[in-house]
Amino acid sequence: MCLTKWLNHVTKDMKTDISTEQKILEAAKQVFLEKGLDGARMQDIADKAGINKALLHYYFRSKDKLFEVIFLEEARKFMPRVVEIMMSELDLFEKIEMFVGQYIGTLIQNPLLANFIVNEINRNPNDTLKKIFNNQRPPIEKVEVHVAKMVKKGIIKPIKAEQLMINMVSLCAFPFLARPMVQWVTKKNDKEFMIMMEQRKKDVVKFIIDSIRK
Amino acid sequence: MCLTKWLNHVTKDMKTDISTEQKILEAAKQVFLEKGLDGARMQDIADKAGINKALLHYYFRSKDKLFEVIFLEEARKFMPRVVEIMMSELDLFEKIEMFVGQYIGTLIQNPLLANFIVNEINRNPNDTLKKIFNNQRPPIEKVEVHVAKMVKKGIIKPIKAEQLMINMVSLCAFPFLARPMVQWVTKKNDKEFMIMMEQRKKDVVKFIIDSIRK
DNA sequence: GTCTATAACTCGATAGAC
DNA sequence: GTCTATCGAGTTATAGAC
Repeated sequence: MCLTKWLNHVTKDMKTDISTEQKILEAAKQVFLEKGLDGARMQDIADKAGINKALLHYYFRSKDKLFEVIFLEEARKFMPRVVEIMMSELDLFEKIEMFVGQYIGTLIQNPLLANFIVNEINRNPNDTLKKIFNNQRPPIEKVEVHVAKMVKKGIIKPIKAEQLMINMVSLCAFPFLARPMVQWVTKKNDKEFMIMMEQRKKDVVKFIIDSIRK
Repeated sequence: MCLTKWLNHVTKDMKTDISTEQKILEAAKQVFLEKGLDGARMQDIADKAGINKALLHYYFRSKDKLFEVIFLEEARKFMPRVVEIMMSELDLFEKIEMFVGQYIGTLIQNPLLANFIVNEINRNPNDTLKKIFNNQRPPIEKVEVHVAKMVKKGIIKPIKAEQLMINMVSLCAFPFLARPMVQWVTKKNDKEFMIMMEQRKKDVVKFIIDSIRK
C-alpha cells in the first residue's frame, strides 16, 4: 500500500471511529441525563445515535461501562471546578460571588446535571464520590480557617464554615433539583424559569452576604 | 353457618387481611423509598414482607398501583403540612421558624423522603404535583402580600416572596437530598449528621432572618 | 466497523392447586 | 388468602455474516 493510500485509510478510519464514538457519547449523555441509569434503554441510545445496539457494546462493552464514562465526564467537569473556587485564596465575598455564579451558570447550561449527579451519588455513594474527586476529599479545613479569620476580624458574624458551604450549595442546586415543583408553584414556564435563575445568581449572593456580614 | 362461626370467620379474615396488607405496605414503603420505582423489585418487597410475589398482585394488582399508594401516602403527610404553615397567618418570623422546624424535623424522621418525592416529581411532573396537592396550587399570593407588608413597614429588606420561599425550602431539603456528599465532605457518620441537622433547625432560621431583617 | 438475528436473562404478572 | 409454577414482555449482551 502506497503512502497516500495508507494515509487515506488511516484518516478515514480515524474519522469514522471518532465520529461514531462521539455520536454514541452524545446520545448516551442525553438519554442518561434524562432517564438515569435504571430508566435509560440501550435501544433509545442507539436510536438517538443513529446506529444499532450491537455497536454500543462493540464500543463500550456494557451499559454500566458506558454510563460510567458519561457520568465521570459530566461530574468531573462540574464538581471539581466549583470546589476549586471554594478552596481558592480569593476574598470571601468574591469567592461566594464566583462560586454561586459558576454553580448556577453551569446548571443553566445543563439543567439536568444536578439530578444526574445526586442520583448516582445516592445509588452508590462511596465509589462515586471517590471517583469524582480522584479519591481526594476536598480540604474544607482551608475554608474553616478562612471563615474563622473573617469572624475574628469582625467582618462577618460567627458561622461555621461547613454550615456556610452547605447553605451556598443548597441555594444554588435545589431549584434545579426540584425544578418542576418550583415552576408549578411559581407558575413559570421554562423560559421564565431560566430568567429567574439568571437573576438568582445575584439574589443568592446578596442573600448570603446580607446574612453573614456584620 | 351459625352466628359465632360467622363472627369468627369475619374476625379472622379481617385480622389476617389487615395484617398482610400492612406488612406489604410497610415493606413496599421501605423498598420504594430506598430504590425508587425503577430500582425496586417486587421480589424484594415480597421477601421483606415475608410473603410471595403473587400476593402482592392479589392485594394491589400491579407494581405501579402499589407504588402510587405508597407515594401519595408519604407525600401527602409531608408536603401539604409544610405548605399549610407557609400559608398561615402567623407572624413572618414565627412562620419561618415553624416551617423550618417542621420540614427538617420530618426529614430527620424519614431521611429518604426528600429524594423519594423529588424523583417521582421529576419522573412525571404534572400528574404527580396535581395528585399531591389535590389539583390545587398553593396560593403563594398570600405570602407575597404578607412579605410586601413587612417590607413596607420597614421590618425586612426588599425581597420577593417567591425567592424567600425557594431559599427556605432549599436550605431545609438539600442536605438530605445530597446527604452522602454532605457526610463525605464533612466527615460525619450517620449519627453526627443527624445531630447536625437537629442543630440546623436553629441555624437555618437564624441564617434566613439575619439575611432579611433590617 | 457495522449489521441482523438471537441467545440469555430479568422481572412483572397470571394460572391454578390448596 | 396464600402458595408454586410458569408465562411472556422487555432488555442487555453476544454470535456471526458482511
